[in-house]
Amino acid sequence: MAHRPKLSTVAAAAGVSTATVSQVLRGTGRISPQTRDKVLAAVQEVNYLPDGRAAALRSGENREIGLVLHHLANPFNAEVVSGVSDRLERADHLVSVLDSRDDAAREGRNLRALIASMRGGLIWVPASGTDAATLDLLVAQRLPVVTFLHRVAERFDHVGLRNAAALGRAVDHLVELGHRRIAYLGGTSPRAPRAERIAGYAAALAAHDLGAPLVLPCEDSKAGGLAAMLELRNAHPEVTAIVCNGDMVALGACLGLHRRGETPGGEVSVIGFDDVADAALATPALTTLSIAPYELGQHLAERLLARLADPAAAPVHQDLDASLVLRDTTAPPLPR
Amino acid sequence: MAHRPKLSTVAAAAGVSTATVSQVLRGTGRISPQTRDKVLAAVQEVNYLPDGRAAALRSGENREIGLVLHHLANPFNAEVVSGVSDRLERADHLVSVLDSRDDAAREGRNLRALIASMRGGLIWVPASGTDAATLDLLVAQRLPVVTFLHRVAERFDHVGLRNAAALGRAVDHLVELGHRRIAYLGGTSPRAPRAERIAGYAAALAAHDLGAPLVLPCEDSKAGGLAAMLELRNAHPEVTAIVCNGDMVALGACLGLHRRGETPGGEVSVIGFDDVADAALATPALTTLSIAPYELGQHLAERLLARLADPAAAPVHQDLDASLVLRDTTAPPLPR
DNA sequence: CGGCCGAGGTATAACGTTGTATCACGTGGC
DNA sequence: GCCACGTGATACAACGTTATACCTCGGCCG
Repeated sequence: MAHRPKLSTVAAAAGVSTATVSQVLRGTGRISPQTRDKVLAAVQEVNYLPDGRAAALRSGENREIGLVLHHLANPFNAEVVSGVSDRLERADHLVSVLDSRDDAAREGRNLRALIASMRGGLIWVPASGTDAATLDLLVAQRLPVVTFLHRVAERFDHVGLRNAAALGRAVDHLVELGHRRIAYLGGTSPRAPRAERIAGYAAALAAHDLGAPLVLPCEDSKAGGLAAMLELRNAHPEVTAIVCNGDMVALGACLGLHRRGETPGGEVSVIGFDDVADAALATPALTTLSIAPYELGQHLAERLLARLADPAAAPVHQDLDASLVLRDTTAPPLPR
Repeated sequence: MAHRPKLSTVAAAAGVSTATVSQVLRGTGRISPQTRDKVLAAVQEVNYLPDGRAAALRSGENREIGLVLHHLANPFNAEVVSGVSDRLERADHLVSVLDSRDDAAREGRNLRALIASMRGGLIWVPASGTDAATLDLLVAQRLPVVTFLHRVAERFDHVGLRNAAALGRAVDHLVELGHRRIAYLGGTSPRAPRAERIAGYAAALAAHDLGAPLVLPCEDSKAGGLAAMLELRNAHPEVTAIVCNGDMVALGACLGLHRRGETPGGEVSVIGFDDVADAALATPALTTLSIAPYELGQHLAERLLARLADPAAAPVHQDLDASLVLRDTTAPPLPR
């Protein structure tokens, strides 16, 4: 055999028509037990597996879900992916993951390719510079879409976070501990979530009458957090507490303190955002705004399933709370 | 418009036949500049995007590549994914990632779904218990496959590591520093790479006449490494150095030492495997067996592209070296 | 002026599957 | 002995593309 086995290969092997084979495989129609066995044996024999494209083309069904996010290397995202996959695989869908690396051009290519292969739906963490043409395309193709974190269009389902409120909680906690100079660390993207977090941070500062906000942008990674912390200690030694754009930045900031011979929760208190698995494991364990990534992934999956079940329903927009988890990187400022 | 725009929609809008639209889009055949412009305008107008399934079905072409690995949450894998994607996207392929979570059943489902959607090829890090039926299927479907790390069949292209030699280098280094009791930490899977590493470790011990190997299996994660290190310090306090099954385990082991008030490179020297980005960032920075994950990913992609270019060529098997990168978690044992 | 040729476009048959309509064939009732 | 009927299997048309063969028409050469 030189080629991929197809329906007709099986049909020939079993001595029946292709229609019969199809019925057996799909469990539809009326087939006698003996032909049924004959067909199944033939399927095994030639190692047949249906061509999903042809099947999908004919039947209009589609059980493939695309998951496009902006940074796979971040463990928070990896945990979200797990949640999404587990839930959707239970519903007999296949999830394939694409990483846009927060690059709008790459994201555009990915989305186009995804639509071209006609997925059944899309869970999407939009990158910073997503362009209107891509959005138009998604709308025109009538693809069920759930966006996460960054809302790009009213007509897509969306799950977001109450970023400003979360940051308020973080700042409040630091103020209660006695901190007066509190900086914000991390992020470079102009995306909405970061802006909301910074706004929440600034509003909380204002509420406590703590002066002007101090924002140090940096790459959302440990390396970025590390570098930013070193700079902060040099340029703004009066700062005794920071809130970070994500746990990776916060953990990196902690590394920066260690490298200077200082300790998180000592010279500088640190609060993260996300609650990745490493946050609880670090020494000292990281105080952070927790959003349970695995459960969140499952939640996103449920949203998409609901949309698939009723494509005509009105778009659902939802915002989740992040709760402050107190661990060991926050403490009263050192006396001086 | 109630439906997804298709070729005939565009054709109607442009006042030409579907064949002409197809030719314009594909750049084949002879078309006058004016009809060409007319068609392109119509494509924009209706937001048309071709149905890749139908196109692939008809043309037999396929530009989708599946990437199946066993643990996406490990940053090493995430970096490999980046390398693979970048290279394949440059060659105009779409890469979609599936995570088997080292579960043979899930892996089997993923692979079947992948074949069903008729990818153009597969890069695969096989899970522990991959079954023969799945292998038969892959072979019968004549899918170009490159396996990584764990070789499961002679007839697939394969890229592996010289695990035993690498472990030999690690043990040699520790012995030179003066260590006599060296343990192996991590891994639970019966997969070949781990067995080779343990064999290399045991052989090196024997070569230096250091007595029986001491292997502590644990989950390949920071949490696993942490727990294993705590156990090691209790049960085998005479051990002064460990080699780990991966950087996550090694970094977890370092956390375990910190938690006991001890330091890596002090009470216990630690060597990792992989050289993830965090290894260089940790304090102290992790000595590890490095395999440059991003470049490795690109290499895997090249292998697959070569296979796609010449499906008939004999299978290529290749093993790469891991080099020992000396950082701060290895030092002579403390005097006692 | 007829035939030839090339440029520009179209009709049509696939690709591998599924769903519907249809058909062959006993079997049982009257 | 004939018709109605249910059972089991098949023929055939679609799904949205692409590739090939074909058609038409004007211009140009012999």
